[in-house]
Amino acid sequence: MTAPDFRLYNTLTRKVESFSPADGKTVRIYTCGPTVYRPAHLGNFRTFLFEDLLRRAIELRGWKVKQVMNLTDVDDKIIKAASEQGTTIAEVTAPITKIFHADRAFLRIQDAELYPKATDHIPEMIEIVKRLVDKKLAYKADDGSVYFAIDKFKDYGKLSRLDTREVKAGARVIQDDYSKENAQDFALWKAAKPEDERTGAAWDSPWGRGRPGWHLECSAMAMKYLGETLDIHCGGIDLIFPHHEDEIAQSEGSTGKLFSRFWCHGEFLLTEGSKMAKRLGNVATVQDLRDQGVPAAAFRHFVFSTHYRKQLNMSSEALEGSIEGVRRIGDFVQRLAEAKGATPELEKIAADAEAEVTAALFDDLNAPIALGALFTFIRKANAELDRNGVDKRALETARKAFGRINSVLDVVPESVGADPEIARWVEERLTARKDARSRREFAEADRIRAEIESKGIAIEDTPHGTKWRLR
RNA sequence: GGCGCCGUGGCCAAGUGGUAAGGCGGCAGACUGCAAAUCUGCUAUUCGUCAGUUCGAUUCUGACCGGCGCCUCCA
Repeated sequence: MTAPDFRLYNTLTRKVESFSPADGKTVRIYTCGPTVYRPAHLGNFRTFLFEDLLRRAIELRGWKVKQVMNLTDVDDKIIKAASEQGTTIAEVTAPITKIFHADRAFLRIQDAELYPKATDHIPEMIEIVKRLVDKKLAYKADDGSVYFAIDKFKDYGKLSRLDTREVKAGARVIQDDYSKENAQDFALWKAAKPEDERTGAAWDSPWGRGRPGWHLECSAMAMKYLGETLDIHCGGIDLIFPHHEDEIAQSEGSTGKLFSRFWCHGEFLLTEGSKMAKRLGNVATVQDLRDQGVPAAAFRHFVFSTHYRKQLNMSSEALEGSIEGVRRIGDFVQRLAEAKGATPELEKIAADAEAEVTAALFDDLNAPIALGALFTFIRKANAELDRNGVDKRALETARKAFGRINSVLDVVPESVGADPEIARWVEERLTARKDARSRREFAEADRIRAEIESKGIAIEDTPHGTKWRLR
């Protein structure tokens, strides 16, 4: 049996290409992480969920993953916040980093192998700048900062395909960079300002006190932990330019080697029809999800219901559809767990579903197709389970197939446990209802049911007794 | 101004040069004391508009309309 093809869209070539790790075993992925000055919003998490899907699909394919996600803990906004609060950047970033990991855990985003911080890699960054200066690809300007000279790097623009001469009307204005030789040159090392010193954001370097430019940390940490040529580099679509373009320039400029074989970018999450962004004030966070009682599984379902390269508009209607969808998945899982057997037909239904899901995921992470196949599986399997078969092997096959499908999507809602007091009350009421029903006093039974449901609890009568759950 | 993406049923969303997956919602039926859950059937003769290519286009080409994004520090 030949190994299945694994296809991914590569921004570098603008094509879906066949992918496999360079060493045949471990996929080395670098994913641009959050700037920890405020809790990441759901748009950020859409990207992180796409990366989670990628790593899980790779693992399902049978490869190992070594993923590095950086935490940007020094940048203009962090310095500004520290400056305003009269503290240091470390004091700003520490609590936000904790929130990030908690939010990530809530959304069941798997741990990357490493979460390096920019401030822990200043020497590595300085080393890259040195090499670039030696190669005359970078220069120290009058303002004390070091800039990358983009016209010395012939491949500049190969990722974003932006013609640097065409940056014109409508574009955000280029400001206050008089010292640069070329307006498009970007900072590798920024000369320290008083507030940098005050907030602990300045380090010694061969060019004087200063701090790293934005792009530098990713080049330094990616190459340190994953080697000079990565398998895949991911991020949000807005990072293509300038961030990733500049990473390529720095990295390839300093090593002379290809920086990343594949570049993969996730599209935006929109709210109210436009990009979710802090500066637009339309951000929602994981905390909002918690407050609204949206299960993590439902948000995963919602994100995966649209292909990662397509914009996704968040609406309460769509979110509710996902909540209902994962409720159905959860009921199915429970049914699968409680079944004693199944009809033999279930065996093929499960195998077909798994094959379809796998094929979809390996074809540029087509999660919407995978979800479609999962729901078809659930409908057909429920129909078989309705027939009360006794085939244990078919049942076991279905359980395992579901398990593998869910190992990538992870869309089973967490079972919400009621507190013991409520549970005792519900059990007592259900007993009363059962007595009423056995006396055929249905009006009383229905009254009790309404009483239970008014507390936000759903009940359903089954051949094996009455079940209930919070809803 | 340059570059790019998108427009499929009430909502969300796949998809292919050969005649529209799936989910949510709705309607009807089976089951149930009644519900719920589950299952079954129905719910787009049509894929923004107009042309063109083709035996045939939602799928290719062009124009137009509409939405979104990038063009230096935003996932």
